Amino acid sequence: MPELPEVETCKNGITPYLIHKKISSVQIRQSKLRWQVPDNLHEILVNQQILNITRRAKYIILHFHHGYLIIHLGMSGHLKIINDPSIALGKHDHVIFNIDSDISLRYHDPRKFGCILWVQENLNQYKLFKHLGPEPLEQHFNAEYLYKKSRNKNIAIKSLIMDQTVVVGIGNIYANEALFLSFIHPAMPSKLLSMHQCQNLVHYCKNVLINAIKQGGTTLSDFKNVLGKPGYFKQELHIYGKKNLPCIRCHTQIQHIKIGQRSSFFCPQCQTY
DNA sequence: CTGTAGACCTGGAGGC
DNA sequence: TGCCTCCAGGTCTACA
Repeated sequence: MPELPEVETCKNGITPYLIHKKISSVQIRQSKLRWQVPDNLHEILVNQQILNITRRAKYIILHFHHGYLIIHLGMSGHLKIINDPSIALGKHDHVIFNIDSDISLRYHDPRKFGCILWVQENLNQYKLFKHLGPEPLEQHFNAEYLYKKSRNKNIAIKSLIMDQTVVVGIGNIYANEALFLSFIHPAMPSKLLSMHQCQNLVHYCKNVLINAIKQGGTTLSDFKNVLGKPGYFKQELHIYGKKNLPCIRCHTQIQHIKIGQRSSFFCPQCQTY
């Protein structure tokens, strides 16, 4: 489920139930995620208060006075707030954070590509964070920046905007969508982008993410959705997954190719270079 | 440094 | 039903 909008929505969904609360216990049922979950997590977190909950790139960060709990959802992870302890644990509910007698947070991740890590150093210096690019919705991600970053780069523009050292949070679906809306071919060598195309692309990257966050936010305002599976937010997709369907703009058949081993969809009429 | 392929892991969909 | 193959929202690591 997780590109930036889903992670943001997830963070916003869990925050009201966790903020300022103390962890009463931690149960690790499966510690082999992308990296080993620290086996002393219970000792680290028991009786500790969650001071804040933030997001950086696709990481959710729980702030404690003595460090940070870093959660990444990988490809298939999600977080559930459970308000009824009698709800049976699922096969892939790997780590359980109990808040008090009736509220707990469950980390669920069938493919185990995510991670749960404990970090005590300055987050900006942390190995996984220090090379991250700017947040896409912040001012620092703008046309001039993208233009500069794309000079002398032969890699496909789609791969460039998915490169988390260039800009964070843009995953495969939204990269496809933003390029379609910008009339840019996903395989176009980055260095060929004009300033005008950079302006369009930055605009639509932000646009697509903002709209998705809005829709996710709507979904999550319903308590049931925080409890149940967040599912995939019904973003109106124009191009992703639409192989062989007509382009909504010109009715040309949408093509499907692999770029950097990732599924890429484009309209051969509208998106050129 | 740049760019690419492989690796991690499970489940669902579709073909036979 | 069952088995096989392919595919999936991410990103680190190894290698040319």
